[in-house]
Amino acid sequence: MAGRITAVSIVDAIAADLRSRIFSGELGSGHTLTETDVASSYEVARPTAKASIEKLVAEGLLDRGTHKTARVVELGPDSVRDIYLARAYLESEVLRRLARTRDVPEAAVQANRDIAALQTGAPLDVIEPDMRFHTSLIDAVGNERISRMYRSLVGEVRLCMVRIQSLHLLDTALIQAEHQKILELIEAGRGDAAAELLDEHLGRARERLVAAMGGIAGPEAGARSELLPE
Amino acid sequence: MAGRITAVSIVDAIAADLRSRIFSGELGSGHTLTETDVASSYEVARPTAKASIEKLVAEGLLDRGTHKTARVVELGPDSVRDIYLARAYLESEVLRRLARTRDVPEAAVQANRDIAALQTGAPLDVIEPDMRFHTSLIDAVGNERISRMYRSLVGEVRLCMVRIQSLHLLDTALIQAEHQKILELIEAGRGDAAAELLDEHLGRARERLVAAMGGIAGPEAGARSELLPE
DNA sequence: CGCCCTTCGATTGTCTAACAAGTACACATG
DNA sequence: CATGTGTACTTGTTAGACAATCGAAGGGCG
Repeated sequence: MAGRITAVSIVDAIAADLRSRIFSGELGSGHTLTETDVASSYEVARPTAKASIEKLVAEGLLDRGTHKTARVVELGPDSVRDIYLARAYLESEVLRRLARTRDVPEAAVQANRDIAALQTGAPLDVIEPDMRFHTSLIDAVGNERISRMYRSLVGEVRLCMVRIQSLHLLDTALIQAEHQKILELIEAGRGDAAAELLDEHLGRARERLVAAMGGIAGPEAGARSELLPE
Repeated sequence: MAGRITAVSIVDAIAADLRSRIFSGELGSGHTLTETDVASSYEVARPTAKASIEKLVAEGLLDRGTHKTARVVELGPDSVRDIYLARAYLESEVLRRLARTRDVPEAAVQANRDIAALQTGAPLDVIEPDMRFHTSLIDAVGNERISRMYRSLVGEVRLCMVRIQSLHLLDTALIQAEHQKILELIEAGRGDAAAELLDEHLGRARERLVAAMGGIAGPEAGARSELLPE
């Protein structure tokens, strides 16, 4: 298998590019995306741009009402709590299940090694391997629905992350150590303990996000900063 | 609030109609839906029909690859296990949470009353209040993400149901009694017991579905019956 | 006679152009 | 100041068209 080729449609390609631009922070919360703008900037027809936008709306990354311009969703503290609670629901059950068969997924081990390796560099770099750690745990149970649901949450989590410029809030070493401990608990068959530690792990991250969002910027900060360049 | 007015777009209206036709069994598993067919039968333009189809694909009710006609998804025993496991993950955590505050949602009580009331009539009639019972429990925690995820599962559950013509497999009285017991356990604050009973409740339903699907018809039965009218 | 290749119909992906309908904001009016 | 009007911008929907692709039918060849 020599690097599986994938012919993505134009709609998918544009959606993917917009998504990565949202995750990179280039398109911040509240940023508006009109169909014509997207169409002209990618040099495609408006229906194509429209379809891309609707794809991201379905993913929960964009928000829009009928006859209104789409905009990058603005997540408030309440949304963060919802998202992290949903994560905890899914992931703690997954940990219990993995512990029952003492199945430590290799991909998760590798992801955590990657986190340990990058202790220098930009703080944003920890996001990708961190997400990969958690998703590989989820994927390990081989339940397509659960993986799909978790992935939609991951998208929103990343949206939270870019809202917080000051990502030095995240203690890379602590994250890595807790991941390691979770893996060890799975291997020891102690599912309940693993789930409990995960709850702490996610709970701490959530509270830091909420505190940072509440203290530094309200949910409408993105829209406000959008007014300046005009 | 006098009956909130909602102006649905044509795309949404068609998607809703197709969805109900799928749930009613009129469009069985494997049934093909070409864009032109949908467009002409609803007398709309093809792009409109296309958008409706893509909406249902995103919901997981239809399945299609690039350049291939959409068809109603065919769920095998493995999918049923995945779906019911995912349901159990979400719902058991929700029960624990509701029990913590001893919060018995009125909507769930009403739904179970409705089940008790219809002990006569067609076996399909139990599906709607049964689903309503479970979704009102989920909605009671007020977490938009979890509600959204559960709703996508409910769609697939209903898809399972219509595959099983012989719904007399379902014992209405038993369902109603177990629901009642779950509500009582929530009120008593015994979350773990409620979650355990729910696991049994869902597990039994799942095993009956799997047995019925495996014994009566394989995953490709829908496609086979599709050949006959030709 | 069976298999491979070509061809063709059907279907989807995408585009252009256009009109209808709705929203938002500025403006004028009372 | 509140209200209504109007205009510009944006989206919803349609029509028709062409290219690309898939699936199957048919013909040529071993």
